[in-house]
Amino acid sequence: MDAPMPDEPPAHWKRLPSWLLTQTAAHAHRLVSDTFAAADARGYHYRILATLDEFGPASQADLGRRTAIHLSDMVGSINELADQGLVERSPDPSDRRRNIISVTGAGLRRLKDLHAQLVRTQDELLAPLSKREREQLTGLLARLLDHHGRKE
Amino acid sequence: MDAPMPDEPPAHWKRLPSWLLTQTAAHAHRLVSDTFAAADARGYHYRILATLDEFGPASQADLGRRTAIHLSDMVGSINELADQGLVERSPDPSDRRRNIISVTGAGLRRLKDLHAQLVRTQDELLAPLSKREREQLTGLLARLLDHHGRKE
DNA sequence: CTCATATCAGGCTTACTGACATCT
DNA sequence: CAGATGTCAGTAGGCCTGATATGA
Repeated sequence: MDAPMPDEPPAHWKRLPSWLLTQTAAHAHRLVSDTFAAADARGYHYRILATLDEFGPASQADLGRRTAIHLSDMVGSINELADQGLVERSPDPSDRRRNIISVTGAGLRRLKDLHAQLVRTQDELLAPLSKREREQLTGLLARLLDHHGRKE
Repeated sequence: MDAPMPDEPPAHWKRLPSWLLTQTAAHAHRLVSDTFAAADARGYHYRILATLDEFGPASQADLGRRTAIHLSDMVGSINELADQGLVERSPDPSDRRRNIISVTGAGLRRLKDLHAQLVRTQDELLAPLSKREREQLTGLLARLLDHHGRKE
């Protein structure tokens, strides 16, 4: 997929960190979203379900903050999940602006399924790296993310 | 931008390699494309100019293979670059199907400019890492990319 | 005939922007 | 009044599918 030309050295810019990063991420993203697509789900769905499971029912705004999903995208995703009976929307009695979103039993089962496949995908993604190298990589990435996340 | 909630631990899935990778890449992509956008350019433009500079004039099909840009997207990008006088399209006398694309002087100047900014962006991206850690990171990423690139 | 080239028209995705009515 | 919430419409870049016309 990335083969330059028959027996030709790759372009210089293919050694730039930003290129390596975005391309590797593209592969990772493809692996993950293919996995999800096979289960008729998307990344947003998994993030929402997992976050509800971990932190409990929440308003769409809170969910948006925890999942790093835009409020405007939240609406559609919740609709899709609700249509499949994986989450439920109920009004917040203490604040009539809000919907309280909660997972259903079917949602939890779906989450378990998606999670299992996701874990398997991590292994496929990191296949060529040793355990130690995997930790190195995640450590470095986490530091980058942390650095750029703090200042905004 | 990634702040979960006021004083709340991040969700478990935010430690997954695929998440760290795609999010870091998203930051990188934003940094890079902002840089390019400020110069009224896009990633495709840089890739094309740099590849022409490095390997010389080529047909659009060859360019597509070297830059990993789809032929269908090639057309529009070349149009944009040609409109700005950065590249030139001329017919290939030995094969009338082909256009031969070549960089102009203005194109080379633009490339130099974009490249300088791109290098600066790499530094911003990797700011929290030492020189040694940067090499570790790029080494690991390159191995992942290589691994996943070979088998298809 | 098959294959390569160039073009055009469109889809899909994640992220984001802006507008809006509603409620606190 | 400012500010938060939910909704809807639309944008943009990168990647991709398909159909087509032309020429090797």
